[in-house]
Amino acid sequence: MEIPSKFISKNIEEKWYSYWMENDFFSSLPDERQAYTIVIPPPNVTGILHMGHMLNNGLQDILIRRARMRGYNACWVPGTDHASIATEAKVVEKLKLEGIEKSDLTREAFLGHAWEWTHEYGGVILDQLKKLGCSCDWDRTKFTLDPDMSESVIRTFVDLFNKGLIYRGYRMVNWDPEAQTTLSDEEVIYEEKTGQLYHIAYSLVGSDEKVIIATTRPETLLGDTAICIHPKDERFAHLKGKEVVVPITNRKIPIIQDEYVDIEFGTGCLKVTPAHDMNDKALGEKHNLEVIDIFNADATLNANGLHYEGLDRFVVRKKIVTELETNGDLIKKENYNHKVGISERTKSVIEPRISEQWFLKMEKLSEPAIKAVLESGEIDLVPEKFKNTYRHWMENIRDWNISRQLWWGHQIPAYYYGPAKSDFVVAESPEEALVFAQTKFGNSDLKITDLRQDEDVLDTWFSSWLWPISVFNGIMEPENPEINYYYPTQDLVTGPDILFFWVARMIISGYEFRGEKPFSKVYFTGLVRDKQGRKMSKQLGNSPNALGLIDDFGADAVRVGMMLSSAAGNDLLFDESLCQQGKNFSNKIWNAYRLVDGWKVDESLEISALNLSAIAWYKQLFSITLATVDDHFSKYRVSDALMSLYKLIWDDFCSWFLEMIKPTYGASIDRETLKAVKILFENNLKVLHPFMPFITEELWHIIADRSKAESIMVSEWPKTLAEDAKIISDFEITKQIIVGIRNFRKLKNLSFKEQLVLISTSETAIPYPEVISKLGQLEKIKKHDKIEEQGMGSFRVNQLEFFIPIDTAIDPEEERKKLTEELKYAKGFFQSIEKKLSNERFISNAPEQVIAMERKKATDAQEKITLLEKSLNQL
RNA sequence: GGGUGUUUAGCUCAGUUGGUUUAGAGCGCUACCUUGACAGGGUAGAGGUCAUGGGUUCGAAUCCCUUAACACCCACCA
Repeated sequence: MEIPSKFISKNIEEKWYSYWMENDFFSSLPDERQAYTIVIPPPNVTGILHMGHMLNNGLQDILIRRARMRGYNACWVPGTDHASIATEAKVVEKLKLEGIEKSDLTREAFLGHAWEWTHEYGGVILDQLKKLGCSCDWDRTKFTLDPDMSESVIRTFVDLFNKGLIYRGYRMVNWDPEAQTTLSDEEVIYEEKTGQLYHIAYSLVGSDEKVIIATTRPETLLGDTAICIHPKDERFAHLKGKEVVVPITNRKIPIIQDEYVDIEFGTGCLKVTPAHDMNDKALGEKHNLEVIDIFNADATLNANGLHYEGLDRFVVRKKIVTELETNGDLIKKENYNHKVGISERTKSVIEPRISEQWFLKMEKLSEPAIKAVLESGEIDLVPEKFKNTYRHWMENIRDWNISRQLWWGHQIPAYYYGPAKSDFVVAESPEEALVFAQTKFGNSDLKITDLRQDEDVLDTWFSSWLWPISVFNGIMEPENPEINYYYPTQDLVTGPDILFFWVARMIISGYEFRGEKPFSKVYFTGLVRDKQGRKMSKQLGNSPNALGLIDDFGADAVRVGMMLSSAAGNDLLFDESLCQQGKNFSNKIWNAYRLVDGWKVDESLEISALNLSAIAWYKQLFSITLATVDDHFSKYRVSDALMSLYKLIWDDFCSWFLEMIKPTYGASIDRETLKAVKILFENNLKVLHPFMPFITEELWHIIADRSKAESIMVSEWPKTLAEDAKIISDFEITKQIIVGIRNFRKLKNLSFKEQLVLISTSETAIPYPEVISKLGQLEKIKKHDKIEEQGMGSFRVNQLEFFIPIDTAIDPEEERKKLTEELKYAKGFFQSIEKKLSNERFISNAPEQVIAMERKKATDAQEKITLLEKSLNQL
């Protein structure tokens, strides 16, 4: 068969992927083997594949394929996330293009559009993962809005509510007065603006004294309910417990103390407006202050705005400043730069506004999750540095706001009866709610239509925090065989940006609902950045088209490219040249096979000593590398693992091993060598398979006639051998002979191959210990008497004499310079060790091994010095 | 502003609890070699007072403190 000289991956990717699917290699069911399970971080259902996904899922595929080959029952559960905010925004945008406003639609009609959109684009990303070669168990594909997944979410909500952990509370939201909607933090842009800082006087009750505060938003004084000072601020110590009068309103408000106040800033006195400032609200809760909301939904003032009622906030600001000036309460104005939140969409200034939300109490729930990561070590975070971040967040955890004012998602299972927000029941279904409501409200005539379900949906993370449990239906049927077999899962691979949103909460839910951790290790990948270190983003347009890369370089090459420079937790500066390197590697492997494939066997040939030693050497080296790779994997140093294999195959296998046993042109190879080479080649393919699934599968089937069931992905993982250091060191000497000859004499007339032939013509042959480390460096190659006139020289190794050309013999002056340099260096080194060894404190404090090592270094150095001196004298 | 990190060769990064490292890899670069697997090849080489200044130690890239630059998370401020 003719094999093309370039490896083209396109042709084989689809072929092998469908072959794997047909043969069900990805599927997993519980059996007697040990399970190795990963649940995918579910991508947004309408998302498309980007670099982050490739890095993330590429890693997971490497882990899962490796586990599969090593005999585990490997199960990788795929799926997608409904992503409330993102998806709803996309659907709203799409409808807008069609001239439809969300506000014109009923909830049902809108959800109809959303599902339509989901069915059209949902799962596109999963198909893209297949292009990358991901070996997920596709039969298990889940979507967070699937009926069974939703059931789990609702049951969880009801359960937590019944445990008294869910409550209704107030929260500041970003309110866009123009669109009249709440905005997520992501939709708010902060702009630096020059505003004015107004100093306003409040009169102290029962005194002529004035208390001066500074504010950028004087209109909010209408909603003031306290003045706050720092407890240690001596300037204001006498104000403690007194009251002030708010200008214009003439309301009396208390003076409270809190360390939150920055003594240095402004006047050191802070006015507290709990209804219109995030921090003030927190203060208000702490000190039980009244909340006075002064705005309407469109940011005009309401009845609390007194004579300003109905006017816009910015108009009021001006008028109020004038009024204060008139009254003499405005002490001074100064320019002040600060950041103002602007709505991304309408560009209007956002207004912090209080709204009623659902909350989950987190403090108790998070206790086992803190222990698992920080104390017992049940769960490892890789790299460890994220433990600090985790601790910081967990120990200051706030209650989780789980409601969202959206339609796309799991609707909150609270059912109201009557107008009062406090009259509700929580139930898993409307039917159940009816029964509860009939009891609670003592009215057996209630009908389902009398109940109104809460309009809000649950935070997306409130479904994904159950993911490792719910994909195995562990909430609804806690004792089913699947959950018992697959849970807890092993590794989780995700980005550090969702450590809190997702990872921490999964750990919490794992302990709460299963009494057990959800996974043993969390591997955090870095962010993918471009060459200039910028975050990949749509706005910058610097994100390469992921699928385009696969088309250009091949899936294997892209996987290798991504892995080559992605140490755990560190950001990855992505450059297409990395993919080119991956492609080159594919091609190198391909051409190595072409070489082996072209060899003809001569049955009469016996295996040579050189080949025997080369084979023994590569077996050893492979085994050692395999152990190194295992070690790297155990520490999740995936890029190091790949680099070890890259070097093993490129440098050791191709550049040394194959060159060494390669027959000269036209000659043939013995059968035994060829057989050994093929086995070694196959072992290379196996260990590479997790990284490069397609090319390895292709060659696996070309190298030998194999049936459909004999995929490399289910082949037996190579074993390590007992270590034999001598084989390696002997061979290193052989290599040194070759390198020595080449460096020492520039062998113009001998090719690499011919040099090898030269050496291998000897029967006893390689390796030749002792001699050699010195050969390359120190011993001169002597001109041979008899053939000097032919320009040849020779050197002896053991009993053998090698002849080589000497036409480019080394210039003695050059050599003298070089040796002198080396001698100087060696002497310096020797002195430094001597100094160390004569240091008493070193001798008494350093471990024995270290001292022994240093002694050995000293004797080695001494020996070297002697040799160098001798050589110099001989010159 | 608070927190957490980062700073090592031209570039991207290792350096595993201070001691076989007078600092390593890959890519790039330079020189030479290669025209029967691969020019996307081979061999060799050059390149770093380990950000800064101090300290601890027999010994520091590694531990402590100072300063500077950058990154991320949190709060975004009267």
